[in-house]
Amino acid sequence: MPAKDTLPDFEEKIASLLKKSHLSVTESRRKILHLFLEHAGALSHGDIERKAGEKFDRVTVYRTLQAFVEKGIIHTIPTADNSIRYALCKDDCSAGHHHDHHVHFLCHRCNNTYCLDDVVTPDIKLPRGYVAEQVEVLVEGVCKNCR
Amino acid sequence: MPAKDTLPDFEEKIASLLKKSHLSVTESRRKILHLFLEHAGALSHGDIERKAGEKFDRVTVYRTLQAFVEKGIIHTIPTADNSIRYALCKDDCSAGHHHDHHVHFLCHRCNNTYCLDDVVTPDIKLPRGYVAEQVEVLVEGVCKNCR
DNA sequence: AGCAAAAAGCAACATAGTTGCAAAATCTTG
DNA sequence: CAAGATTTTGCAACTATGTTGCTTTTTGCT
Repeated sequence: MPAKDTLPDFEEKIASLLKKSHLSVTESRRKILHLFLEHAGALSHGDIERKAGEKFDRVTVYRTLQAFVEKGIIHTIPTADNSIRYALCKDDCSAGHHHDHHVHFLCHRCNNTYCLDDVVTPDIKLPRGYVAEQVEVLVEGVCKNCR
Repeated sequence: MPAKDTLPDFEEKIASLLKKSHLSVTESRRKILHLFLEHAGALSHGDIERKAGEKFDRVTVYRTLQAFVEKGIIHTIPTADNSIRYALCKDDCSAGHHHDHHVHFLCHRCNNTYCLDDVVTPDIKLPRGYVAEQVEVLVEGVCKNCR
């Protein structure tokens, strides 16, 4: 085992995730996936650039995130402050088809965004004529850890 | 009556809205409010800059929108594509306290965002420990006019 | 090890948003 | 309605955020 590695499983998980998605295993992809795995909450592009940016070009971070979204490894979470956040998808997300029918929670104290995987988005009764294809729910408040 | 004016009521409504909010009545504010009144859907900063931008400085548009949000004249709608949209508030929004407990609808065809004022956001049952303060619901699909 | 394909890095550019300050418009009050 | 105080605007300069094309490096494969 070469160097510091919080959990040895991470590296294996990362490699298999990338291979399953037909992406070659590169240092930046491993590093960025590692950040997602160890962070729990969602990350914005800026977060990632700050945490890993010393080592990678800005453009690489953009392209990596883009590739991950396309392959269904991460999904985007819209926020009110105009900064998209990204979070790991559950296993049942595949390329192009995201199944993130869960609610997102933004904590006003710690400013973290969490996927509440067990809380499914409710059905919304729309006025006549409107057809819903997808429902995004963002709940804001105070999270479990901040009370 | 000086010039073209789709609906004469607009100018009155605009003036009273601004006065009620303790904002002085200036040309850019009147113009931008006019855009909101005649458009029905929500507008992004870019939309406004394009529609009114010939006449006003970019900075003025930023500051005007910011003032309107602070005073409770308009509210922001988060979108998935990292471009905040703005829409007029109902009358019961006051400075600082937005009461936009309604659902927003983004149409994939015409790319317009509408406030569904009659569709209230549902209660979300959260896991133990989480406290909700606000719920944002964004429904994506096809709108009434695009079918 | 060697080759083709993919990804990273670099530079240059495009767009979006912010700040400080001087000039202009608006509001206020006599 | 004029004059001064106050807001607001426009300008310039700057920072941050994203994008594109191209060359070099890394990866995957045999």
